[in-house]
Amino acid sequence: MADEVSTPPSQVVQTATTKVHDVIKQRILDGHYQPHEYIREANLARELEVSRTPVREALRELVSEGWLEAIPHHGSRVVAWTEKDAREVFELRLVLEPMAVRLASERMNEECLAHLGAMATRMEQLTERVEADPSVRNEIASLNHEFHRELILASGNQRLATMLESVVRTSVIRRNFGNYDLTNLRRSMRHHQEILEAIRAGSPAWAEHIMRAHLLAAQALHFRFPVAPDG
Amino acid sequence: MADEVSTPPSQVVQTATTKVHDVIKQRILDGHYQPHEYIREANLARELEVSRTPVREALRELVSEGWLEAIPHHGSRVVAWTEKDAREVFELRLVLEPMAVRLASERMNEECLAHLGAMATRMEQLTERVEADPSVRNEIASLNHEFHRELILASGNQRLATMLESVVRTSVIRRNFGNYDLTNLRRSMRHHQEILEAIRAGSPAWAEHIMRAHLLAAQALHFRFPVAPDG
DNA sequence: GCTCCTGACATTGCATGCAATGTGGAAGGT
DNA sequence: ACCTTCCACATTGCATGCAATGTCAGGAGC
Repeated sequence: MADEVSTPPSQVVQTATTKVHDVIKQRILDGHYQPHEYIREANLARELEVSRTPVREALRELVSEGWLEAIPHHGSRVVAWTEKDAREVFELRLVLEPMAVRLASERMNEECLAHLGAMATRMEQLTERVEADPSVRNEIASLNHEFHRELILASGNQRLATMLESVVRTSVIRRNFGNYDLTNLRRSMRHHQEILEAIRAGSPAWAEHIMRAHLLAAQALHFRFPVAPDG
Repeated sequence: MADEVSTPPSQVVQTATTKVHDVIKQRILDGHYQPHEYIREANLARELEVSRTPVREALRELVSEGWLEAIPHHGSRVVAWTEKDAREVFELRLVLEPMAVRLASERMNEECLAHLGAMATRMEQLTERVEADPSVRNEIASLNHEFHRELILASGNQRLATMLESVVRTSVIRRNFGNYDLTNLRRSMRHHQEILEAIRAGSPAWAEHIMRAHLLAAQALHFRFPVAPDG
């Protein structure tokens, strides 16, 4: 009855369910699905040319991950973000990301540090081109996301990484560096470099507090330009 | 295509999927399912007299929540806990629970505080009966869990509560106050009372630091009596 | 005796049909 | 005009059958 396994393969295969899962998540991120919009099983099944079963399973997973909310016998819809949600996310990031940086600074290796440094430098260079070509903001936002992500992974705490992933990714939908003027953008980039300096200097406390300042600066800007009331 | 809804009922109904979900979770908690044991869809469906569909959906949800791990085309099995998992959970609790207490102390109302006080007092009374009747340890453990849970909910941060729920509940499986001698048990109970005193005194910092000490004491005991190597 | 191949078995992945449930609107009464 | 009742429709919830895939034992070849 209780069978053990020899080797858990855990290889990455693309089943219909995972495909549907990724499609829905992408559509939420790029705004194809609006907040509070219902996602109907039959519609999506027809469109993606699969049966309702993998669609149902993907929807269940997305509900568990916090992307959708399910109302029994009525359907699953995209969650809408309120100011309370924004406050909760900031409170959590303000505690979890400094923690991640502190742990990372104790466990960092040279290779990872070099990669992070390259990203930070690239972002600084791009920042000086923002006024000439506003489209580089997207590239900066993408690099910024990757920078934070890699820093968190370097903490060596897988649960922490998973939590922050779900917390952060949902908060950056359609909200990148659009509000940052050049002064704030430059400061943000300097923070990245200073975090790495603190790690190189072997000072977890320095790294932790710069990260906290980095987030508080972002928070101040956020509440200066609040989101439109979605729900 | 994009339909809005008037009132999201969100009422609690007991579908077959939720029933299976709860049964599996309970069986993991009480040890009926061993770590690394595979849960077969067909077996459970026969036993609970439902079809494989709700079983499959429940398994998917439990995988997303971290109770099970899925190997494609091979099945879902109970996660096994290593010392690395224990370290990760302690690191997270050590940051999240003090945060929760700090927030709770800023938003606490009288009714909740009274209820917490009653639980803390009850636990202290039970502690003095442990030597005469060891079975009260279970009741203390249960009250302790409820105490922490209510304190966390009082933080007013729903995401924080959800995260801590998933982090803490998985770590207390078959590991309650069995290792605590009377001295440590008494100290633990005094910590509870002191947390409430700090909240009443209007000192979030005091509350936060006592909670941290409370967890570090528990951590010291844990690594004094490590778990058997499960996996 | 050891290795590699092959085929049967067990298990999950997916499709489809029917049942259960919630919603909205039409019809009838007041 | 307004409220209530009831029925048809839309949608999800569940059951079942078949397809795809992974595992493992047994046998052929060396």
